[in-house]
Amino acid sequence: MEKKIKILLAEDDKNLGNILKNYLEAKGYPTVLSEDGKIALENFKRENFDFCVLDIMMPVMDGFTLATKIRKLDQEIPILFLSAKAMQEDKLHGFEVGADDYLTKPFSMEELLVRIKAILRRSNTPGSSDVSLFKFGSFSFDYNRQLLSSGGEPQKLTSKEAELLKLLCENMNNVLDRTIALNKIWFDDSYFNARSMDVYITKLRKYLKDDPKVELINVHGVGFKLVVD
Amino acid sequence: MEKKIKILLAEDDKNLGNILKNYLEAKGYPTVLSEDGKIALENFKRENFDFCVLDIMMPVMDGFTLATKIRKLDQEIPILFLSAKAMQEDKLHGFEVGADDYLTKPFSMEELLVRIKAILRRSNTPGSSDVSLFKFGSFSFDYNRQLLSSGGEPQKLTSKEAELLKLLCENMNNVLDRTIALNKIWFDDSYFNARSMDVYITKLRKYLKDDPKVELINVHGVGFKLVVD
DNA sequence: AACAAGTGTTAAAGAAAGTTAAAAGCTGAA
DNA sequence: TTCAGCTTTTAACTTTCTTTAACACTTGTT
Repeated sequence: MEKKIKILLAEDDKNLGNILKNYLEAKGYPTVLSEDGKIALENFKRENFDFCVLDIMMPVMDGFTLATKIRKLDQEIPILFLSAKAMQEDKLHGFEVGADDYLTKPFSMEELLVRIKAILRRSNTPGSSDVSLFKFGSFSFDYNRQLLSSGGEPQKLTSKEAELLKLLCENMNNVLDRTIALNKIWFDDSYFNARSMDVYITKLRKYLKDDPKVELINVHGVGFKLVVD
Repeated sequence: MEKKIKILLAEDDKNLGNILKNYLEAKGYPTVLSEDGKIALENFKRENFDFCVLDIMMPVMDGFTLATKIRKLDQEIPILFLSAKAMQEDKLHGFEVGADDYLTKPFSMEELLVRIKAILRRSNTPGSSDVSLFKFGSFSFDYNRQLLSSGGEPQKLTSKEAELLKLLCENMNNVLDRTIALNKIWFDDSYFNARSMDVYITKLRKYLKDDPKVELINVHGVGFKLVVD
């Protein structure tokens, strides 16, 4: 059972864009074509993608800027740059902003496809793929069922509580960035959502207070960290 | 605390091979150079590598064959091909045998490095939580939990206090450069941040004053040193 | 000694986070 | 539709953390 991979394609050349879109869809990857960086970013925020193919030179917002903004919202999603320029500095810059690959035009569609596949193979493999049962300290957290148990009667969690706890678990012993959590769960990091998140942190702390080995600590100005020893 | 990445480099051109080996080692990646595919395979079996950089045209055993054999022994290890041929079929073949990337000569060493890093970033991801417990004098400092204990009731530290104390501990009995600390913790060594840091030094001194064997001394114009005897 | 630059220390102001409760929003059953 | 019961957001107040400011003291230099 494989998950359907959805591709965000940002390419201002309509002709090339449509050829690529058709090719990728024929190969089984639903693709959304965006004609400039700004539209691409809006699409990215609205829908759930699994892969980004970004042209660099685009009107309104260039590919580098776009990639930087996407990386802020999602550190994991693979990014592949397409570029007319083979220039060294551009390539290096591309990797600097978090790219997984950089392909120079002209390229063959087959090559684009195998490179996408090579990256996907690596990003899917680790056990990180939708693990829904987390164990830490004396707790066992079932994300799918939204249940948190620690010996006694399992605690039923609300959706938001479960989402937040899942993100914290995925970043166990590491800081979960505030804005990242807000964008993933609330889709927007505004002041009020941030306050809402704080309320949920308090709720989670109440659930977790039974085990002193587990602690949900704040990193001022950055985010929260679920610590277990 | 990062794991050391060891690279297997297969390249029959001694000149290029040594240049690459030296470059990669200068960048912190111990590299074993093998002059043909057969030797490379033997090296792979004998030692533990984390990354393969393979030339394609080599005597005795070509890079594709080598990669196939390596893949049989290890499905996870990243493989990057180097090739003089930009031929399409070769590239596709490379990815078919399980490559993560395919670089055509001539290439810049910087590009090789960033491509290696991009692949490693994706394969490493699982919980890189650095568990750090420092002990000095009568103190025990748990960075993750932001706790400093010395027998009695543990002192809860704030994020900035913990960051700074961690840097000082990592440079125990050595000078921690002011600007280094500022850049790592405040991301900018301006006058005001420097004053802020001084305030934190005072705070840390208060926490540390219980044990006379521990001292946080200033090195005028340079930085601070956490001294323990 | 005189001066400038660097550091020590304390207090305050400002920003971020903790907490609780009420308001608003949502969902399913009557 | 309306209502009850739940989730989520908003609001208000409290506490904590970080930065800024002020002033005193040190160090090194001329």
